[in-house]
Amino acid sequence: MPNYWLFKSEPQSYSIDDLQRDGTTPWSGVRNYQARNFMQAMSVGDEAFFYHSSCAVPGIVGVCLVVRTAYPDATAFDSRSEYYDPKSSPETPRWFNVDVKFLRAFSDVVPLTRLREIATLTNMPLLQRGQRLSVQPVRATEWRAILKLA
DNA sequence: GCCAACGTTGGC
DNA sequence: GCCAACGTTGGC
Repeated sequence: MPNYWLFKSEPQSYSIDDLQRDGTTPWSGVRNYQARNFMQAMSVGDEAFFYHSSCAVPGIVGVCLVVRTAYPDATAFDSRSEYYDPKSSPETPRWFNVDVKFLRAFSDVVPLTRLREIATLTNMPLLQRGQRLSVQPVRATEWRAILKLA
């Protein structure tokens, strides 16, 4: 059985359309320990929702697939990258990323406001006040309920 | 180890 | 643009 997850991204930075174009991409740039730990817990075959944040209609816009387990995030080693972290080195990497592959873009975004209306989803981390995790787990019941909305 | 200051996230 | 919430930093 696969596990389910959710990845947030600002579409102006990297959108579901960008992932569709690229096919597969490293989910690099995550600089939060809890989010990193979730990526390290992922297996090949896990599926994830793609969430657009900080945009006109925040919400879930599609589905992607984990195709490579966590490995050191190369952007942390690159002093020219906006994600550079001098405390991370190839010898003792601090940040990791998985690779994700595009699976599907919903014909319509499932807006955050719609998610808040669904009783099954009330315990999702995504919907909790003040939570900001950019990578988070999704329960199988929640996964199915959201697919029905899409 | 405490905690104030600061920076970031992200909905609205 | 506002601002609440939260994580991180660094002085002590």
